[in-house]
Amino acid sequence: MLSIGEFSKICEVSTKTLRYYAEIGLIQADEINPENGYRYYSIKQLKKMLFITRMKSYQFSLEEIKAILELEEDVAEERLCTVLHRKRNEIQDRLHALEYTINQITNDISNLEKGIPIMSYLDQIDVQLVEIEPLNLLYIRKMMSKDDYAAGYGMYFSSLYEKIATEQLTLLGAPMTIYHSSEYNPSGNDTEFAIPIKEVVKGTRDLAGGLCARTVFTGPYSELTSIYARLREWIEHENYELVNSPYEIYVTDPKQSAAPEEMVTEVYFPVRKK
Amino acid sequence: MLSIGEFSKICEVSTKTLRYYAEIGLIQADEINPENGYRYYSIKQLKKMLFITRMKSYQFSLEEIKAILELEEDVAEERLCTVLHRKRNEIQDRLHALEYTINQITNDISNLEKGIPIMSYLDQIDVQLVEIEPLNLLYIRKMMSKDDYAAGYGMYFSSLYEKIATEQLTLLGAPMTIYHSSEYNPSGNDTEFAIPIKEVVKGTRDLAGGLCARTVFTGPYSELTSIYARLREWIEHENYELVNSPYEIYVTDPKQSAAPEEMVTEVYFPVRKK
DNA sequence: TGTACACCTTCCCCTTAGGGCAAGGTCAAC
DNA sequence: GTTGACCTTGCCCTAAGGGGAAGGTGTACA
Repeated sequence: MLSIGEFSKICEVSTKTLRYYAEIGLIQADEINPENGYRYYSIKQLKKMLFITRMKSYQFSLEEIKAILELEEDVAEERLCTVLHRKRNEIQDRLHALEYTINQITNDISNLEKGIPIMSYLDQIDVQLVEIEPLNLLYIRKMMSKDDYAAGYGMYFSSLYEKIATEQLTLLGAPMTIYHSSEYNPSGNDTEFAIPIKEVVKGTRDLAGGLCARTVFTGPYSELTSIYARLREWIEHENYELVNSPYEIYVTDPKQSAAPEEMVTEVYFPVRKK
Repeated sequence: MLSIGEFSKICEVSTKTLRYYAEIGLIQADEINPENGYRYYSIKQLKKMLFITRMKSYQFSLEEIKAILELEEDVAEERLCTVLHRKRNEIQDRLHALEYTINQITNDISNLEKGIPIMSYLDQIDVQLVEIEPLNLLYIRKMMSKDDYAAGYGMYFSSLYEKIATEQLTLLGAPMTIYHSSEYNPSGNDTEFAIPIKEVVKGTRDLAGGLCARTVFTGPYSELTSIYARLREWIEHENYELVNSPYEIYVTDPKQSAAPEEMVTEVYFPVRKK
């Protein structure tokens, strides 16, 4: 039997951590002296402890690890395989996100070295007032959380295109997204995916035309936040007010996935003079 | 002037976050109604807020962002450039670490699919009892925290090799590390970097020979923890006890950086029968 | 003018994975 | 017997807010 200190040396884990793991029921000392509360670990627990640290290095939370450890023998291996696959995909996604961040930083650095202040692009965003014709839209409306967007865009537009194809409808324009949630809410936003078509059928609706403040933006979707901010700023400053939900038109087909820096998106805010 | 709700929509940041940022002094409302405490933001604060979210997406902590924002105008751009460079390197490191993790997971998955249990490699680690000759070591002894290791190994061995070269000493073996801290301590461990040479000069010492439990391991350094655990387990089980600090010999030159899976390391635990 | 409802305020507790420290009990070696 | 290393529990702290309560306020509509 090993004292907590000895066991902690062997595992290269602090005694604090061992006590914490006992507290949350991840791994218990093999034996506890009932008189003084001293914990004693057996060398057989080493393998379990090493497994825990390995899973931790794979970015599993302690709760997830606990769930894995509590599985019945016969399903454990299969389940482990599943969660490892899933975790690998998760890490892969994080990796791509980090790569993208690095590109953005590099871009900012090169701007700074050219003497261009980092946020100056905001002043360069051009806003126009345009008169829009009414449209007939085939649509799907959903609550979307921030995390759903990447997957959602593909899915919902696909199903709209499928309907257009199977029902032989006439496409009239690029796909668009309409944001109905007036307040930003990280847990979910009322979002409409739509494609303008000619025929009035079940699942279509009118989009009113009229005056809009518009910006045409070339760049990755992740920078659209600034465009929205700039448009709202412009509206405020020019003394207009929003009269309907803003929307985006994806001029560059997101399916044909050009480089993100070349994506063209139009952002519309239906407005009227105050 | 915009209410906190309006401003939060424009920035796509929750009101909770805005209040928190005010609390930590990152960005204050432009005006506060003294009667009811209502916050009012001006549209001019938008740029600052967008800058904050951009820095946050670059993984700066709010404290770091605050420090950047508090800089004097004339040094701000230069300083920003510096911290962006540093942050880019940090992210780069994290990226490499994640890539490595993905490789490890992939490896575990392929083992599992072959029906090899994930921790079974532990049982395969072979321990031998060997008799070691005393050595004469040129050494540097330092407290090393976990994070220092990567950088430290290169630095200290380099300076040892430099000394051997400039003083024309005779190399007798591969570089080694001796771990004097008996307890694992995440904040720092008493570590000795050493190279066996022939001459007894200033900066050398004896390493006692004698009985050792030894394991020869082929694979990345990150898996050495298991080797240490296995050795301690073996010692316990075979009824030996540790009589001196354990050490590692890097048989494959870490400088020649072979693939991590091919690195050969010998781990020694000086022991005697209990 | 009343009222309903959206919006605002502060306050308190909760999250992860432990670290730091204090007060007090225990073990083993000398 | 003493000393110093080791063990115990208990409390507070972290970063960046989220959730919700209790209570005050603003405004649109009947």
